[in-house]
Amino acid sequence: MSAETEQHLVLAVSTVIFSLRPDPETGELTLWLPLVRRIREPFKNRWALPGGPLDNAHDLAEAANNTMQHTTQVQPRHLEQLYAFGDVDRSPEAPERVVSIVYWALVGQDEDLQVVDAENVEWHPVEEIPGPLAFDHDLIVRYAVDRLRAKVTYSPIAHAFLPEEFSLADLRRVYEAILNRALDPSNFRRQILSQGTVQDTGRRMTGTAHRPPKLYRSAPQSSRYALTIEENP
Amino acid sequence: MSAETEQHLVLAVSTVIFSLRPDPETGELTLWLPLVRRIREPFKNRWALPGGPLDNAHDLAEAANNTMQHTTQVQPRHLEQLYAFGDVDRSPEAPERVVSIVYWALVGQDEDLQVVDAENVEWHPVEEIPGPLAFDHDLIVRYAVDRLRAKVTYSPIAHAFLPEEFSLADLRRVYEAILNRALDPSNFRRQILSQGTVQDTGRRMTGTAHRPPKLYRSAPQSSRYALTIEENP
DNA sequence: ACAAAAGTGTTATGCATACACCCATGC
DNA sequence: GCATGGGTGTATGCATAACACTTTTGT
Repeated sequence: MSAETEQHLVLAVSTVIFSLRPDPETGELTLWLPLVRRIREPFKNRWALPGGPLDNAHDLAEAANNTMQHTTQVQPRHLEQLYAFGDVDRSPEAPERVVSIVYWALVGQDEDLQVVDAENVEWHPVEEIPGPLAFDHDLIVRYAVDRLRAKVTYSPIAHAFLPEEFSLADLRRVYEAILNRALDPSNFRRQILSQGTVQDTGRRMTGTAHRPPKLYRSAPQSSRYALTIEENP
Repeated sequence: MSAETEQHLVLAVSTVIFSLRPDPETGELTLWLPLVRRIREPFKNRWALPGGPLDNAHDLAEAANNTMQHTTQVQPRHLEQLYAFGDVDRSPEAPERVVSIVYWALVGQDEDLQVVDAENVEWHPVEEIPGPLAFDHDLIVRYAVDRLRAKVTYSPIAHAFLPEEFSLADLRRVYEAILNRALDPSNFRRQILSQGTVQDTGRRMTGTAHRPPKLYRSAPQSSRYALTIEENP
């Protein structure tokens, strides 16, 4: 009656890891994510999300965290379950049925940039994914981007992309990169300040070309749950 | 390297099934859900969510659907993935690690009331769950209720509780039952009508004690996805 | 002085809320 | 007629958006 004898399936955990990097051409900040080139069948040589079979010793989120370590050598600033994908025919070329529990994560701008990528890992802008990806990973990436865009509008996760202290213009550029549209600086300022999600450090950024902006830090969260459960409309 | 030899875990699908029923004392419409009394260890004799191990031949949502059939003999009007629960220690008394992918579902008021429950199945008001439930099912129920309450405010899922044609007062009572608070009838009316989620049938309800209300039906949806991915703030 | 970004103030608009009021039906 | 729920109209407050304007720095 156990899974070993009856289910014949693999439970895997994959993670969509987001980072902000400047576009190599325009220089504008955009969303990027790491993909791993598969070295085995099925989908050999295709790009895929980082991940692997669930180790029995780890929680689901731990597994996602470990995947991040192996792929990017950095800790996520935000980690959240996205969805469980398990249709019978989602990996027709695989020898066994694969059920994937997918997480998405944010890594900070500062940490991320000075890190050497692992073997077979390459970062790509989310708008230029070298598809088709392995399995149903194109679909998963789309879901993850949508979730991120939806969540940034009502949750202070954007802070996860920034260092400890930041200006409101920094924060606004993060929002603009995620949402892919310009935001009015003055209204953005008011919105953020009225939310109470940032605290004035009392200090200002030095060495700027013009008027030095105030520095803020993100305010401690008052989350209702230890876990986070999320959605896309 | 396969899951059978290394993972030693069971992948289960459980479903939180919601229905609206009048409170036996006050007569007010409230949220109910069915629980199954466990007849085996672990957690023998405790109440648990309906569900079971994932059959290899079925998609995840299909498995949730089948669970509903066995438990309530009716089709869900709405079925949506809630979350995957898979911490290593979430079922310490079980012989193997269990990862549960949990769905939640809505069944209509009309269908539901005339149905005989299966063996060991009993419906309970969500505010009077006979806890503690088996495994971490108390937590899961809380998440599901929160998700339902959040989603009803920005999505027309409440229609799923009603028959084909209904008055706006019927719909309002559904909202009030889910949210557990009174809503202003006139503002509720305007909100619903402005959303365009209901269509006037041109007919009126007959046999009412007072002025006969107009009858509406729910408008066809324009959903962005075949699948639904959701969240709790 | 000037350019550029930081930061403030003002107004218009739309939406949610509260609530006064009229309508239509059974009794 | 009258009680009751169905249904309409209207004023108020609040959040958002648009944008004019002032402030502060480096060059």
